[in-house]
Amino acid sequence: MEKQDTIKMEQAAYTLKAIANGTRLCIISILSDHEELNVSRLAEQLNCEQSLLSHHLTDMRAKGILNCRRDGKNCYYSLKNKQIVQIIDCIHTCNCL
Amino acid sequence: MEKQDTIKMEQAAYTLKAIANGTRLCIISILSDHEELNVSRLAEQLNCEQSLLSHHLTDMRAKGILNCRRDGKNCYYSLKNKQIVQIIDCIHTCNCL
DNA sequence: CGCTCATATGAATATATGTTCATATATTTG
DNA sequence: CAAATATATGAACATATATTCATATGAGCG
Repeated sequence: MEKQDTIKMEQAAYTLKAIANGTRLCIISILSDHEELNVSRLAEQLNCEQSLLSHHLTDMRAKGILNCRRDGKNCYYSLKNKQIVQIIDCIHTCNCL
Repeated sequence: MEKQDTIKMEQAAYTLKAIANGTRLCIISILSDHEELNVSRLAEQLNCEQSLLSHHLTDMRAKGILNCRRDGKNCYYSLKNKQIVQIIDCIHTCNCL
C-alpha cells in the first residue's frame, strides 16, 4: 500500500474516531434536521448531562465536525458538513446486508 | 430523541469503533479490491507485524466486519460486506467540503 | 513423529476515551 | 456591581483500545 494512501486512511480514522460514539452520533443525527441548536436544547433531546455534552461538543468542534456560534448566553452548534450524517445510513445499510 | 433511535446510534457506533483506526481502514481498503487475502499477504501490504494484524483481524471478524476461511495453513480474510468501503469515501468527501 | 510455516492467543503495558464533579468564564439583567 | 443563566474547563478516575512479546495451536511434510 502506498504511503500516501496510508496517510489518507489515518486522516479518515481521525474523523471516524471523532464520531464513533453513541452520544456523538445522536448529536449528529439531531443536528442534521435542525440547522443549529444551543447546548441546552441538545442536552434535553439527548438526555445527557451538561458537562459531558460540552466535552463532546468541544472535541467534535476541535476535530472539524461541528461549528459553533455564540449569541448572547447561548452557543449554537451546527454540522460543519451535513453530509456527515450519511455515514450513519451507510453503516446501517452495511449492517443490514 | 426516541429510545429506539438511540439504540440505532449505539449500534452504528459499535461498528464505527471497529473500523475507526488507520490500520483497520487500510485492511478494508486492501480487501475491497482483492476478494480475499491471507494474513501474510495482508501483512506485507500493510507493513504490519503479524501478531498485531492478527489481533485486528480477529476483532474485526468478531464484530462482523470480516469473514475468514481457512485453507490448509492459510487463513483467507474477506469483507463481509463490500459496501463498508464506501465509508472511507464518504468521510473523505465530507472532509473535503 | 518431529519439524516448519501460518496464524492465534494471552498477559503486560501504554495510551486514548468517556465520565463525573467542582469550578471558571461569559453574558444578561436588575 | 451582584445575581442568575448558559456554557466551558480541568482534574481525577474508570474503562477501552492499541501494541508488543512470548507462546500456543493447527496444518502439511519428510
